[in-house]
Amino acid sequence: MYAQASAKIELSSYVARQSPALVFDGATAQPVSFFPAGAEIYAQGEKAGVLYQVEFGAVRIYRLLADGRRQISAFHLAGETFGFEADTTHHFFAEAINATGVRVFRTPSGMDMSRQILPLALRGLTRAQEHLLVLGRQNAIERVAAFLVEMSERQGGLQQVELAMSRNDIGDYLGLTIETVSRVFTRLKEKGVIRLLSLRSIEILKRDTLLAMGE
Amino acid sequence: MYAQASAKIELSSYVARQSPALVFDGATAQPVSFFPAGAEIYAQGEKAGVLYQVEFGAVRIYRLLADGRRQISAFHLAGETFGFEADTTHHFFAEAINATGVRVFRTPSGMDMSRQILPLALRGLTRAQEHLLVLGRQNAIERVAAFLVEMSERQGGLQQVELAMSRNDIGDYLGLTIETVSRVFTRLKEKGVIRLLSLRSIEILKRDTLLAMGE
DNA sequence: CGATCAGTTGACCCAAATCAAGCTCCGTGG
DNA sequence: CCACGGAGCTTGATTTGGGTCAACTGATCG
Repeated sequence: MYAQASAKIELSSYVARQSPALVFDGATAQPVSFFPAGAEIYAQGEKAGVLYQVEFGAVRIYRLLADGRRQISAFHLAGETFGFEADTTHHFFAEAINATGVRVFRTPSGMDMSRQILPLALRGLTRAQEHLLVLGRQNAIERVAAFLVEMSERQGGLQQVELAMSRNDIGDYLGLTIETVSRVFTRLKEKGVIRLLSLRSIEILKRDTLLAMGE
Repeated sequence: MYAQASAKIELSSYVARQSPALVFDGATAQPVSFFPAGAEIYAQGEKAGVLYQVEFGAVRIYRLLADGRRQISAFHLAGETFGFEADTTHHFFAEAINATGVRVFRTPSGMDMSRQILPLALRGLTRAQEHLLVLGRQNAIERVAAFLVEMSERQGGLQQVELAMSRNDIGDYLGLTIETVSRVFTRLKEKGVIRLLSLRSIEILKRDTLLAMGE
């Protein structure tokens, strides 16, 4: 696990949205660690314990099958906390998507952090369960629509949405191939539902249509 | 929400496995409520608050799309606790699959149950995230294999597995149609991986094969 | 014993995967 | 400043796994 600052870190678009004052009572905060794009933050099977809070950038949480198929179970954006587990082992991988700053919290052994962690765990649980509906019962357009709505809402409901992740990541989050994701984006553009300002920057033109698609 | 004892309750196969001594400290336990097959325990949008512990029977947690598509996000068997939410509202439906007994725990307002609930929430989160991999990246055989392994392990790893739920429920849990579930069961029978003792009772003949399939 | 509901099986179809080119956007170095 | 190279993305042709539709079978229960 390495945490080196990459030569050049693009901050402009990754500034922590609401510099989150959430500092865990009793937990000792380490200085921010930097991870360059693609760097592993922790791996499945590693010992768990510390908590991570995204300062800027974005993180993907995922699992792999033996043959390399990947499922991203969650993205964590600026302000969000991750790294807690049911036992002392990590069950997933965590990687920086872009140049990412992460604040590490060590919880003194014997200290009970339940009160602080429970709401995070519950929100994660609800999100995961809602995502199950998307993966289990929605088609490609519905999945992408749900994804764009989710990203928009997590960025304050603005019509301009910044995607920190590649089409590949989106595919592995939505259970689709990169080609299908690309085709759906094209379809949504043709329908005038969205507009691409750049590859990773999307403007939502017809929010209602998108919402209706994501059901 | 009704909780009437059905005329005749089949207990024999639904006796609580390990009569779970888990009684929440400080929470006041109500007597066991009975729900006949198909009865609603709570609905999406209802006010949340109390916790439920399955005494016998089984419960399905699910969500619906506008057109009726259903995704079951979890099954809860004897001994398991459910009903906690991120806020004061239920985001899912909970229904008794069969005649089911549920112990209700009211938590006195002002009382902090974080310590007791967190491990439950974390295990639920891990399970949900693992299920995301199944729904996002596995094919029909792999899904059914993973399901049978999961059910077996949750019943103590015995080779004989009792399925509390219908093929329809299994389909809505695995993101498959009832026909596909049925066809996969047939294929697994033909391959000699499982044997049906009855429709809802399955014997695992080749555990290793099943494990390898579920990856 | 029918009646009914759950499950199985078969024929056909379609949405998304796969396979295969291209294209676009950048970063790098001449 | 432009040529080059490569990764990321798009588009098209084809295939296929699982969905849909439909008929049948088998269990369960008045």
